[in-house]
Amino acid sequence: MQDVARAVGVSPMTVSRAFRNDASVSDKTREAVRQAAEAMGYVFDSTASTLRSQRTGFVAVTIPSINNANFAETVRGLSEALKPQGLQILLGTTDYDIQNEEELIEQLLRRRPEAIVVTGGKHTERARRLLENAAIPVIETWDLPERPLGHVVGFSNAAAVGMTVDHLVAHGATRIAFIGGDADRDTRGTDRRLGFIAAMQRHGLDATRLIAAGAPPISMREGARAMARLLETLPDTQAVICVSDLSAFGALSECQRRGVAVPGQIAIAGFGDYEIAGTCVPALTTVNPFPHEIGRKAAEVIAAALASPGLPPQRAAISPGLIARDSTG
Amino acid sequence: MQDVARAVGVSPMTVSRAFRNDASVSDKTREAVRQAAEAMGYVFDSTASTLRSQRTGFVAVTIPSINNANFAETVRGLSEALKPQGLQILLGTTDYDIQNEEELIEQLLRRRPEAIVVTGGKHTERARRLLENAAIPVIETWDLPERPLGHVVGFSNAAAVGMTVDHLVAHGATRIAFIGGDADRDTRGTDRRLGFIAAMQRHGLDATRLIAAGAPPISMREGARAMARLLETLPDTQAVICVSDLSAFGALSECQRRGVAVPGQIAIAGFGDYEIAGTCVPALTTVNPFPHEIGRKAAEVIAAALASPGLPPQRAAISPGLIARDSTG
DNA sequence: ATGAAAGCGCTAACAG
DNA sequence: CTGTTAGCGCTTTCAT
Repeated sequence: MQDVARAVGVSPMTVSRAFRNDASVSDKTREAVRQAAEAMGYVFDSTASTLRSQRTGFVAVTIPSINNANFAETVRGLSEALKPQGLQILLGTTDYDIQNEEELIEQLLRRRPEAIVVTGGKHTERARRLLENAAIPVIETWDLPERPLGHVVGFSNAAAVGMTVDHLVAHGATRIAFIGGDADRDTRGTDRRLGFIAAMQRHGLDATRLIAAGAPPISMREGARAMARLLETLPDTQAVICVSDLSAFGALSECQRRGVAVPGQIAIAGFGDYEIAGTCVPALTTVNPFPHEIGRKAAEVIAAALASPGLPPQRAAISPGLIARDSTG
Repeated sequence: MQDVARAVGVSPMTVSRAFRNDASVSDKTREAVRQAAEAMGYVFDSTASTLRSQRTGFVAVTIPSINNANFAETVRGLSEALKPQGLQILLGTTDYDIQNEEELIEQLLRRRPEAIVVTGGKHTERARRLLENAAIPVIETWDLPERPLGHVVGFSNAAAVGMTVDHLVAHGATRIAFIGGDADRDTRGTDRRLGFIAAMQRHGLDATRLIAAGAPPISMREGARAMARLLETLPDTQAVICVSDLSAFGALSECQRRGVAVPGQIAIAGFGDYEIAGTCVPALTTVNPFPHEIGRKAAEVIAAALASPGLPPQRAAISPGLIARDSTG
């Protein structure tokens, strides 16, 4: 920066201001600085800026997996809405494991993000402590935790599956199964399974047709295997709700391979409104949790919290939408 | 750090060393430091560490979209292999636009990454200049550029589609179409289309059955629409190669909706070996470009380049594998 | 195995 | 609109 300043014939301070688009620099000077920098191959060093100004421009984000269209949409929504605020995302993945999440959160906090967005409302005690001590806005997403750490932008996974149960019951189904992850490892999946059980009991129906599909991510392969198990062990099942559209599509494919008619012989519903649900034949009934909206709203909360540090914990509840399609008749 | 040092009764220097697992600190002191830090809620500040040591621990990565299983796999491969080296990924998305890429690269370089991995071999002139001046290892992936910027870990998109053409021709098809993105915006798609044309001409076949599906990302919806156009305009087509498995699945679904038998009436092949290709019925013939392997190898190149700064440009050519499945008979 | 002094490249704060 | 001074919180370097 010294070199650029010398080349233009101003002080380093002016160069600094020119790069930050500070209003109090004449357009002519700014342009001269930019050109000199470009010619010299100088690239602004934000590591130094960060230390002195105590502003990193980072928002830390943790998601279970980068390879998931729903979480990717949330990140996209966040990213789009944070960009105009001059904030960049520092992304980390937990591999669906709150122990990994704890380690990740510690790593991310070392980078001094200005806010942190985490997926889910279940964390280790140490992770909770780290987040509480961080003195930055914390936003939990994709869940409505009972004991929130700070702000929340999410929805009730249980209620969302309840809507699907209601839909199937309204279409005359009584023997309904649920395909999801193992109870102990799939946190959002567990909430959905509990929602399934609660809704079934509300209708006075048997809620014991539960197929565990393993550790998350529960994908197409797991869905297909689980459907095979379901067809073999409980062949009189009339409808099945899968923990996600990916497993639902796997289940659908398994039916097609076996010549089981969907929805004639068995109805299938998913979760997430992935693109595949609207494309496949028959199209899958699903629930749209508005992942992009979650990201956008989380960014809004961040903006508000950074603007007024005393902001009380915000709680934005998204209402997922049931999308009834051919797979449930 | 001063406060922690005071609490433990050592100098800040010792605390610093304790946090970096420096060998020259006694285990007892290290443990005492850790406990004091934990109790005080102190979290190491890597922004200051970064400035003084000139090591950020970042590897910058640009991908077209976060919502794409192939690129996500490359990032996962990178991430896994960089973690043991103490390197973290700083991820940015270009939205399939080299103008956005230029801006993104500039933003990323300001953070002083220790290496940068970009997707594709086509960049703006200014982006090329920025990368050349950055004086860090540059790795281009998912392509084998003619004029590489530095290291390359990729494959020939053209040759990969050539394999698919050969496969279809071997199965007796002569009237073969290609569904891909617009020529001017879909760079990897363009390479694949050119590979299609070259391979068709090599076989002495007509290479003009080209359906443009719009700007990337070319997803299921676009594939379905393109298939509709193909069936209407060139109904005697025997086989179609799609720029990705997602568009191929969209095309397959469109056929199922119209009662067109696949592969009986028309064979369909995709690209990318996405999970859906192996799950759907009929399963899709595709090409596996080993995206995880690309990431892993890129991380290896980074390790080598950081270890020996004079390392000549490496060029790792991945050989994509054709996976023949039911969709092409 | 531990400590003291100096400084990484910017920018806050203040001055003009 | 521009400049001066001091210092962000660590780590390099050298010393013991």
